[in-house]
Amino acid sequence: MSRYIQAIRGMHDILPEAIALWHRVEDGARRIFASYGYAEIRTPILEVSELFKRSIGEVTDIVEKEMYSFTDRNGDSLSLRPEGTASCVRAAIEHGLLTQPQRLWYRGPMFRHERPQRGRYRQFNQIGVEVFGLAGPDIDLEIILMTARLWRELGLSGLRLELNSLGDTAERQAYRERLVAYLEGRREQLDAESLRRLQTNPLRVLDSKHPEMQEVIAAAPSLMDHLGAATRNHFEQLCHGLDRSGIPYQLNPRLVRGLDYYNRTVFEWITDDLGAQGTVCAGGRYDGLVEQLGGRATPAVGFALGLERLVELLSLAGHASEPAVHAYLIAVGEQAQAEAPLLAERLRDALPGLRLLTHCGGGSFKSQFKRADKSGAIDALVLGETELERGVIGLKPLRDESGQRELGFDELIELLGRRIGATN
RNA sequence: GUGGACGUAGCUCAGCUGGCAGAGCGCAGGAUUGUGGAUCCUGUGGUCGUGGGUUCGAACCCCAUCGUCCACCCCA
Repeated sequence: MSRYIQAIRGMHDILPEAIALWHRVEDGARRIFASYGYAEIRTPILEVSELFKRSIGEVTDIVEKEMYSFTDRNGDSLSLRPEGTASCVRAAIEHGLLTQPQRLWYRGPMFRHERPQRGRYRQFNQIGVEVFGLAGPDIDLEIILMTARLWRELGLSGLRLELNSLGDTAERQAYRERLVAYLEGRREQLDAESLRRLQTNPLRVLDSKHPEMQEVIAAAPSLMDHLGAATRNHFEQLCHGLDRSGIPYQLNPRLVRGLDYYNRTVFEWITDDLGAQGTVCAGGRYDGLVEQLGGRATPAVGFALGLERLVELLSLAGHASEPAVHAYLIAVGEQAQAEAPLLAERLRDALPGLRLLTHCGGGSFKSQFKRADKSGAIDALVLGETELERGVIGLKPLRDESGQRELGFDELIELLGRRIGATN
């Protein structure tokens, strides 16, 4: 136990030096979702536990052992949300949003009590999209194209798209029975983990990484062979659309999402650069969920992306960010220090895009210039006795050797405006 | 929840067989009393994660505990 109080295990501070990358992802997503006409929705991070049990599934790991649940003062069981879809569906039903198609997105922290490791945290941030009331492959294609556009916007190139269809509820159920029968017949070949999955979520046996399981898995009946004509057609149309859009993808018949509510189309964007937690974005259809939660039957698709993972990818790629500060105002002498805040306000009035840091705390020219340099500012603005007497402001470029100038206020505005324009 | 590695200065780390707690970077000041960065000088830095045990003596060995990382599992 440390002497100091520390952040809770698996929950991390995001420090100022990392924030620029977060903004890049968040702003990029916001801009792109807007360009497809998606509207933001914000829901509470706390819900009644029942909501997650009924949507994610009683016997999933998330609900069984990963939820932060507690009893509140009224005796109700509440849980910090482990994912965003359930809340969105709840809100859509509650506010009668389902009378027409809805394209929604959200962002925020999610909570799962797992053992932390790279790319996996107990509090983590997701941005997600949920679309209600559209049943066709066209909307599946739209949201995948939207994610692909986001990667392009962010400059991420190493992601691969994997795709599968789980069938509709009945097809999935039928296949599940076939698969269980097959696996039961080979019990002695299954490892302990797969035996457990056989009980809880048989489809996930197909997902096993165990080397000795691969042969059993390869010989298992294929989900694709159990799809009905309608489902197959839906999936083929989606693939066709992706082909025409030039988005490369891989069919992965073993791609099975862990949450119970998925059906038909499922997809994942995966990277090899983050170790074991390589899924950066995942989603699919959940046509039965709205009805299951008491709304009228409504088809739905969505996905969620993991912000921590994307930010780490960007940080590995070493993307440079624009300067946090354009200019640093230095003031030496009593009179100049009194004048500086007023000058700074006038500058901000004149140049709304200007990021200007004003030196506080006094000190010599030398120490103030040191601060100016460390702030990362492009220019130092200098106000001393000499400048006051002459009615000018000094501008000294800190990142090039073009030399210090003395400028009147209007000249300064003009020059600064040009200089910050070049960096934005 | 399971397994493994690791916790020493703000950061990255060294510290031999148990014998004075170290380096680089950073930070502060100076060389330069109106000018940052490069260089040089000086200074600041520590409950060796925490608690217990063994020992004349523990950063080092033992036990426990907390944390971090990696993998399993799970998943974004």
